[in-house]
Amino acid sequence: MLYSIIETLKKNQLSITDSRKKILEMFIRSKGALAHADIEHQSGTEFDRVTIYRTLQTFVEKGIIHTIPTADNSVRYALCKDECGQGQHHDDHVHFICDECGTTYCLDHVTVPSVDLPAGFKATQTDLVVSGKCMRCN
Amino acid sequence: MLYSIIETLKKNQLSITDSRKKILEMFIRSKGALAHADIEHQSGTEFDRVTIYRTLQTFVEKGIIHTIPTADNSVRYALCKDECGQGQHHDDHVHFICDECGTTYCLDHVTVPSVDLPAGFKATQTDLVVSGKCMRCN
DNA sequence: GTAACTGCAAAATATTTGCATCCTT
DNA sequence: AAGGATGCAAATATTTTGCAGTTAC
Repeated sequence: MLYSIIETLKKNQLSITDSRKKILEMFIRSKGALAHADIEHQSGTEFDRVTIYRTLQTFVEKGIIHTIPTADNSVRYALCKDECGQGQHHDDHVHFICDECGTTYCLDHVTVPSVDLPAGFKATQTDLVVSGKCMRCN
Repeated sequence: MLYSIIETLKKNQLSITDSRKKILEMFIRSKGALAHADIEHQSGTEFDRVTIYRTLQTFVEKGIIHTIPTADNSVRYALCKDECGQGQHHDDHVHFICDECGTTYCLDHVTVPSVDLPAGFKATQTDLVVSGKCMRCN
C-alpha cells in the first residue's frame, strides 16, 4: 500500500512529501470521492489549506485523480484509473451521489453507454452522474 | 415570447419583476446554458449580483431552470423541460460542453441510456455530461 | 396596504498568488 | 547545492445574509 503510493508519486515525477503521501493515501483508503473540506478535516491541522489546493491541482494535472461533475457543483475528486496519465483522462465511468448522505461512489463496474451525438460534435470525455439513494441509505 | 415568459412566472406564483423577466428571457433566447457571470455581463449593470443569485435560486426551486453538472465544476444553469415543477426535476437529457469555446449545449434529442446500478442503489436523476469539441469548433 | 422583491453594505466562504523558508533529491 | 514544495499572509473571487427602501398585486 505504502509502496504503491510512493510508486505512484515517483511514476509521475513528483517528489515524495508528507502531504502528497497522506492525501494520496486518503484517496486510496476512501471508497468514494473526496472534497477539499473532507481532506482538510480528516487531516486535522496537519496541512495548510493552500497545500491541499495545490496538491489536488497537481494530482489532477498528473492524472492521478480527477474531478467529478456534480449536480450541486461542489468540487469533488476521485482516484483515476491506471490508464490515466498527464493530460489524458479516461474516466468514463459512472458516479453515484447519494442525496441522503452525500457520499459519492465511483461505480467502476457500470459502463457508460455510448451516446449518439449530433453531427459535428466530437466527444473526448463522457461523465454519467447518477443521483439518488445509496445502498446504505435505502 | 413575452407572453410565455410572463405565463411561466405566473404559473409558478412569482411576481413579475424586471429582473425575472429579463433573466428568464436570456435563458429562452440562449441555446445553451448560462453561468452567473454570463448573466451579469449580458445584463450590464442592470441588476445587482445578489439579485441574480436570488433569481437563479428561485428559478431552480420552482423548477424553471436546473443546474448542470460540469467537469470543471463551474456553475451553469439551463431551462428545464415543461415537466419539471417545484422540487421535481426531470432533466434526464444530455449536456455537451465544448472544451474549446466553453459553450454548453442541452442535447434534448439525445436520450440518456438507462444504467444498471448495483443492488440497493436507487436513481432519482441521471445526468450525462459529454465534453469535447462542438459543431462550431470542429 | 401588504407582502414580496431589490439594492446596498457587509459578512462569510472559497480560491489564488507572492514570497520567504524548508525539504527532497 | 538547487529546485521544488510548503506555510503564512494577503489579495481575489464567490456566495450568503441583514436590512431599509421600492415595487407588484
